[in-house]
Amino acid sequence: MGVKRKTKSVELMLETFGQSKNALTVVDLVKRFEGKMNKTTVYRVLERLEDEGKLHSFTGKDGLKWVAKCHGCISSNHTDDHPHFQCNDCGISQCLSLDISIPKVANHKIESANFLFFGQCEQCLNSYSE
Amino acid sequence: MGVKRKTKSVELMLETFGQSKNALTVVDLVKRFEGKMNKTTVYRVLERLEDEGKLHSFTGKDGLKWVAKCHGCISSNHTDDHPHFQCNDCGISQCLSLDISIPKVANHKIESANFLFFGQCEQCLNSYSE
DNA sequence: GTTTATGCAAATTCTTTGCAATACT
DNA sequence: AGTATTGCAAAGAATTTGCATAAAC
Repeated sequence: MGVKRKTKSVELMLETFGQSKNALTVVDLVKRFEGKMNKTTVYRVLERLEDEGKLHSFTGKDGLKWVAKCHGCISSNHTDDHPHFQCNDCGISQCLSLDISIPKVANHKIESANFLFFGQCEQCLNSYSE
Repeated sequence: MGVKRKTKSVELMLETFGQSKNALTVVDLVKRFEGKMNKTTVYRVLERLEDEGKLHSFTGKDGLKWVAKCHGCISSNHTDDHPHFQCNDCGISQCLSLDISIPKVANHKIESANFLFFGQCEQCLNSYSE
């Protein structure tokens, strides 16, 4: 492969995430771009942007692939170690800026981790008191 | 639904896990039972045994469904909160008997969690020194 | 003009469903 | 005998692949 090119698909994908910490499923992105970008292209653009360290992904409990913009991520390899949160009510996922120490486990060498939290997001919590 | 029955499929499935803490993918179980139990039955037996609290499952980073025997699990709903480990070398997954405290996150209500650790298991670590 | 990126269709993989046949009690 | 359980085939959902066409440089 040679030099990466600036394309409409790539720019559109990045614009979609903006400065948000919220994650989106690949499936949702495919729907969102219907007519503008082919399904296959969505997958390929995401792969590229992950390689470039601009987006990162994680697997939800549902087995779906979620993607979010990299803000504090040092590298695309670092993404496992910052926790993600998924709202049980509205389903949105987001990155948590939270440091979790990796524990020592006897007879195991732990190199990386994947933390996923479930509960209610700010918006859903607030909606109860209305 | 009425009373659960004791069947060969159910017993075979439980025997397969024995007293091991290791987890198996559903895909692997389907292969393992080829000729003895239909793919559909594997899925249904697993669902039943999870409902009964005898097995529990979690989603791996690969998006695959992993299943393990419940030892310390209080209930099938409790399973999210005990961590799992996956070996980067041999690929085996297992349950970790480890308590991880759930952190407080501002403006979020966290109800449950999913912890997945990656690294090298005992067996693979030992094989290096041979 | 050359090479990277995209679109489309088809293939793959994991999982679920419907329904008739089987087996447990 | 009655109903839970199973097998089989087919449908579904998410993702990948191959190849011809289009777009960036």
